[in-house]
Amino acid sequence: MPNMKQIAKMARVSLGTVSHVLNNSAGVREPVRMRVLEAVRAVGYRPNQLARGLRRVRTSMIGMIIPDITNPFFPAVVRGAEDIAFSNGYRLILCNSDNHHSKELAHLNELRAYLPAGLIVIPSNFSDLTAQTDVYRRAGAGVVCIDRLPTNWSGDSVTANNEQGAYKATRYLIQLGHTTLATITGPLHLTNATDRLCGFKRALRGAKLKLGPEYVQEATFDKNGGYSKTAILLRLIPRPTAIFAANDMIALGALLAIREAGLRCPEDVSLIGFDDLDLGETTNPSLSSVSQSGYQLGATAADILLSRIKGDTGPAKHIVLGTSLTIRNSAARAPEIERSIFQ
Amino acid sequence: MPNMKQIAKMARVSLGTVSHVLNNSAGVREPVRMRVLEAVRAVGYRPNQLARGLRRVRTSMIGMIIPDITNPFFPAVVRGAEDIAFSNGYRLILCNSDNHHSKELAHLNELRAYLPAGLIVIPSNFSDLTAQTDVYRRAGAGVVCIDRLPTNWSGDSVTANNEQGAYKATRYLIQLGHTTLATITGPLHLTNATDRLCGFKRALRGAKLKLGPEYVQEATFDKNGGYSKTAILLRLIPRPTAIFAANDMIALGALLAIREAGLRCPEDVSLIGFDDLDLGETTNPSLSSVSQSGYQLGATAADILLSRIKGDTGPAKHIVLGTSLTIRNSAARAPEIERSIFQ
DNA sequence: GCAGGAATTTGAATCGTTTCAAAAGCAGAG
DNA sequence: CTCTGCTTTTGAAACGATTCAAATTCCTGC
Repeated sequence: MPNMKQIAKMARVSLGTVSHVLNNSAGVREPVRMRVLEAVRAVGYRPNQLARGLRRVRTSMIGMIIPDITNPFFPAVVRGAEDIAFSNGYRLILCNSDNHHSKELAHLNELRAYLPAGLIVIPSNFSDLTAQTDVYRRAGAGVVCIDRLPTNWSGDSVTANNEQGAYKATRYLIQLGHTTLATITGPLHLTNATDRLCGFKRALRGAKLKLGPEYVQEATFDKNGGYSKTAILLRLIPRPTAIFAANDMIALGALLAIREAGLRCPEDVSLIGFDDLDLGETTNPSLSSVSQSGYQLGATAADILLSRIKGDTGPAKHIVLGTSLTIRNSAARAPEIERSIFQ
Repeated sequence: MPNMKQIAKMARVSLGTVSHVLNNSAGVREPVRMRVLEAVRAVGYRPNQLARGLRRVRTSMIGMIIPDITNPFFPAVVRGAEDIAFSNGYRLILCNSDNHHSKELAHLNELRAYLPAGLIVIPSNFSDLTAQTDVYRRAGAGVVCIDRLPTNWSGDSVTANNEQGAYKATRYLIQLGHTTLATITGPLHLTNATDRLCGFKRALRGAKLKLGPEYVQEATFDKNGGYSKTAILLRLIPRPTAIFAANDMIALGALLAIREAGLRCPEDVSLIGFDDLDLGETTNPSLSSVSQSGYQLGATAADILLSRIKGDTGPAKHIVLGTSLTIRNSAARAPEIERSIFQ
C-alpha cells in the first residue's frame, strides 16, 4: 500500500505539503500541487482512513442502529441513509438491535471505539438513549433519532407525521360509513405507535364516535401480532366493520385472520395499514395504507448528520415528514344492510 | 475517552503489560492481570479500534457489497452475515452497488483505506473482481463471493444450488402434466440466472420435451422484467401453460401480467418462482417457489471469512447450499381439456 | 545463598496521518 | 543591498494502540 511518505518523496516535497494538498488546508503553489497530485494518481494513493481518523479523532463512518434489516420497512431507510452518506464520502456501519436493550447498548458502546462521525438510530426505547449517546455528543459526533423517539429526546430527529397519517386513514374509514371501528396498535412504548393511536382517536372524536377499550388492541409490529389480535377483535359484539392496523405487517396478519374467520375483506371487514410496503400491492385484496417514505427518513437523517459534522451547532432539528393515503381495495363502504339484519 | 496510558498508570504497570492483558498475548501474573482488568472496568475502557487497526494493519470490519438492500432477497443475507460477524466482534460496512460497474469499483477502492479484515461480495460481474480484489488478498484479507460468482472466480464462495432448485421446480410442473413450459430467466451474465436456466433445461430434457427459443425470455430480476416478458410469453402459440420464473420478483410481475391478460393463475397458467420470499405467502394465489436461505448464505460467508482471518489458508471453499420446493397455490395441473378445445 | 533458566514486565519503535510552530522563500519598499 | 511582511514549505510532535528485544523478577536445584 502506498503511503504519504512515498508520495512526498516522489513529488520531492515534505509530508506536510502532501497533506495540505490532499486537504486544501494551506496555500500550495500550483506547480507543487500538480506534482503531488500527479504522484497520487501515478500510484493510486488513498489516505489511510485509520491513521487519519486516529489523528483527527473522528472518522468518516456513520453508525446506523436499526431494529432488524429483515423487517421490510427498514431497508429503504438504510438505503436512503447510505446514498447520502456515500455520496459525501461517508460509509455506514450497520447494526441490528432486535429492539433488545442489551444489543442496542452493546452496539452503542462498541461503535464508539471506531470514532464514527455520527450515529443514526431507530431507538428501542428500552435504554436511556440520551445518556448513552452523551459520550458521542461530547466527542462532537452527531446523533439523529428516526422513525420513533426515545422518551425525553431533545436531539435531532426525523419522523413521519404518524398522528396525521393515522387520522387520515381513520377519517377515510369513517367517511366510508363505518361506525364500529377498531385499531391494532404497535407496542405502546414506541412513540410511532402511540402517535398513530392518537390520530385514530382524534378522528373518532371528530366524528363523535365512542369506542370501548376492547376495540383497541396492542400488538407487536408483525404478522403474528396482527393475526392474534384480529382474532380477538372479530369475536367482539358488535363486530368491528373496519380495522386500522398500525402497520402493514399487522394488516397482513389481520387479513389472514379475517379470511380464516370465514369473513371477507373488504365486504365484511375493511382494513387499512400503515407504511405502504410493496407487498401491499400484491395481497388479495390489495392493501390500502398510509404511505410514508422510509428512504426519505434515512436520507434526511443523513443530511442532518452531515450538516452537524460540517459544524452546524444550531438548535435541535425535528423534521416531520408528511404522509399520504394510498387507496387500494382493502377498505370499502360499511356493510349497512347486513349489519342491521344480523345484529 | 480513556486510553491505555491511563489504564497503565491506574494499574501501575507499563503500556506493554496492559496490551498483553487485553490480548492474552503473554503470560501475565494473575494479580497483575486483575489489577489491569479492574482498571479497565473502572473507567469503561475500550481499545481504540483505529489505533489498533493502524498498528495491526487490519481492523475488525468486514466490507459487504451487495446490489441493493432494498431488493427483498438481500436483507436476510446481510442479517446472516451481521449476526455472525457481530457475535465474533466484527462489524459490517454496508455498500450498495446497484449492479453498477463504477459503484462496485468505487466501493472496492475506498473500502481498502479502512483496512477491513475481509470482504463479502455479491458481484455484479461487470468488473474483473479477481483483479480488483487482489490487493485485498495480498494484504491478507479474505474475500468471499456469494449468491452468484464472477467469471473465473477461484476464491471462496457460497451459493445456493440454483441448478438443482430450478430442476425441482420444473420437474414439478412437468409432473403436473404441463408440456408447454416457458421460463423467464434473470440477466444471463449472472451465474445464478444461467444455473437456473440449466436446471430448467435439464428437467425438460429428462422429460423429452422440446422448446422453441422464444419460450425462454431473459429479464431483469424485478417485477417490471417479469411483467413485460410474461406479456410476450402469453402471446405465443401454443401459449405456455406453465412458467418458471427465475425469482419471486419476476413471478410477481408475471402474476400481474397474467391477470391483466384476462387469464387466471393457476387455472390457465401455472407459475413457480425462486427465493421463497415472505411476500409470496400473501399474494393471490400464493406463490409456489424454490426456497433458499438468504440468511444461511450470509452467515456461511461470514463463517468462512472468519476462518480465513483466523489463519486458515487451505484451498478455496465452494459451499453450495441446498434448496427445497415450497408448494403453495400458483401451480396446478395442466388444463388438458381446454387446451385441446382451443388449440 | 547463589547460579541459571524460565517467566514476567518494560520501553521504545512503529503504523500513517494531521497540525502547528518555525524556517525558508519571495516581493516590494527604502 | 537590506529590511519587512507575506506566502510557502518543512519538520516534529502528536493520535493510541501493538510488538519485540531487552531488562527484570521469580523459581528451582544445588
